[in-house]
Amino acid sequence: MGLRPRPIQVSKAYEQVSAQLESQILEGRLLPGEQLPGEVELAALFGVNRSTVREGIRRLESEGLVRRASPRKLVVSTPKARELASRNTRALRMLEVTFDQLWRVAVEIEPLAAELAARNATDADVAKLRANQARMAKATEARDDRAVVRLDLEYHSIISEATKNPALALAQEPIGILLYSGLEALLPHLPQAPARQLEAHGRVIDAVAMGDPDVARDWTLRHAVDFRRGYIMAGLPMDAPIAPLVPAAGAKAAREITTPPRDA
Amino acid sequence: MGLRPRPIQVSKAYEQVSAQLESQILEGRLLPGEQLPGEVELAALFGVNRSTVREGIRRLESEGLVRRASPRKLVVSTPKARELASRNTRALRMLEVTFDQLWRVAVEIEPLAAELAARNATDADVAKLRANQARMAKATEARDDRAVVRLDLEYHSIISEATKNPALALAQEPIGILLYSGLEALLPHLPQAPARQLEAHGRVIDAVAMGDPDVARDWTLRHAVDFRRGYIMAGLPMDAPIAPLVPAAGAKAAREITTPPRDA
DNA sequence: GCCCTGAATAGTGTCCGACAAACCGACACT
DNA sequence: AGTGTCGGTTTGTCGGACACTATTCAGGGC
Repeated sequence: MGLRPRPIQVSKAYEQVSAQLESQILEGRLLPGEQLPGEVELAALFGVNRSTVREGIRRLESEGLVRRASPRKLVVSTPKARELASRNTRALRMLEVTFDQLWRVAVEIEPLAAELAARNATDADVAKLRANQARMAKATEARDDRAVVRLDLEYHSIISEATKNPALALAQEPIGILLYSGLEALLPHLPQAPARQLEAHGRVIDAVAMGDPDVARDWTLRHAVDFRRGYIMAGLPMDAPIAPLVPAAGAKAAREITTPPRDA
Repeated sequence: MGLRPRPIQVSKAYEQVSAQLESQILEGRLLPGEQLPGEVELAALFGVNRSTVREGIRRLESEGLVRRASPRKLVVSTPKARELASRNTRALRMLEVTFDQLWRVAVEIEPLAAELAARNATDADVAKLRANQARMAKATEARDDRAVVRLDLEYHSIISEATKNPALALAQEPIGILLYSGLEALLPHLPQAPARQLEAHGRVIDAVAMGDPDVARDWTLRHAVDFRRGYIMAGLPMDAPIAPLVPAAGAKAAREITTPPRDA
């Protein structure tokens, strides 16, 4: 029959608290930086118990809409890029995204990021890139794979920031992080990869420093294509989740919560 | 002196609760769908009070790592794309992203989305697109601007879903939502816009239906360029925040919390 | 007069105990 | 089988309590 029942939803008090505060923020009645009343006062204002207010606050905190400026100052805040990126990264991991899926997006968006970085980077950004490059050179020489991966992620993050484009950063960071984490699996198979990477980064950095969007874009594209080729050559699977939820087989089947509590 | 004190962080109990549960989930010891113990049991396991557990759970809920399958069943869950998108959209709004910033990303990523949709769309996706197109035609004829905007957003969302690429969807949706919300400001100035949009959508949909990635990409690119041109012609500002936090001037200066509480 | 220090204050983090409402499963009834 | 009833269980919310610490402020030292 044509009956299409919308699931009825009881709204808990703590949801209403966070929803109301959220809408006040979104409507600009509470501006970033502004301090909120204490928990007791909020509880009084909303006419609910302090515990309830606290539960509501937890949600807003976790969404980055409010944060503690100091242990006793709760202020409205704009979500921080870093935290957004890490949440999105986590989500993509859980969605079991594949190398191929990530790469297809990265191959379009990373060159764009490089281009915009070349247009908008500040001297400070360039300095950060050069510093990263120097450390990368050392890590490459020392064959320190862990460091190479870490510095590569940092490199992408600096580029991202240098674009001065939050929309791009938001789109790119999670993808970059996840994709180039796959580098770790790659390096043992391709000893020459870090050297190639070092050169590509160097070219992009120079282009960014000189404000040449085309070169920055071009070398980033090459780098991305090269990365994919390496991945294939190493015989790694393109269609398997990059970071499987169930860490292959053999892992200890301890599935319950084993946690020793606080004072461990 | 070279002393660089990292800010020491006291970890509150509720943070530890959510952090531990989160890591259990990320490590795959708790799999999506799996049910968590009740609050009292969790409290006992962690050795903390139930209130504390509840605060921890609120954070996980808000991050989409757990959800209530029914009012009494708390299950592990993978973050839902829709919720991620809306959170990211909100973040971009608060970061006061401009039309130009959004557009530069959209002009690269939307064509990619169309291409991937053409490669991967199912019959069901195509059917949804056609249904959307039909309603869009009606709304255009009726000059119902609100409906046009709503259906345009829906169109982009369907395309996004049709790519079968969560990484792309995550990157694209917030940008699309915010950018094409700007359509609302545009329409009054450009009466012919919906008709042009209708054609572009139609071409893309046909290409998706026929599995022609190049045509899909091409028409989406045109559509994006056209959109920007319209925005310029309408004299709208490219470098102003798309959705300002402070809604221009003149808005009521009621900045405190006015909220009548629960039983309003 | 200004800065430092210590007491007073206020606010958060955590716990305890309690209770109504609802949900869920089991059981009885038709 | 389907429906009604019932009771145990769990959540949502409340009130109160207490330790700890940021913050404030007043008073004393320079």
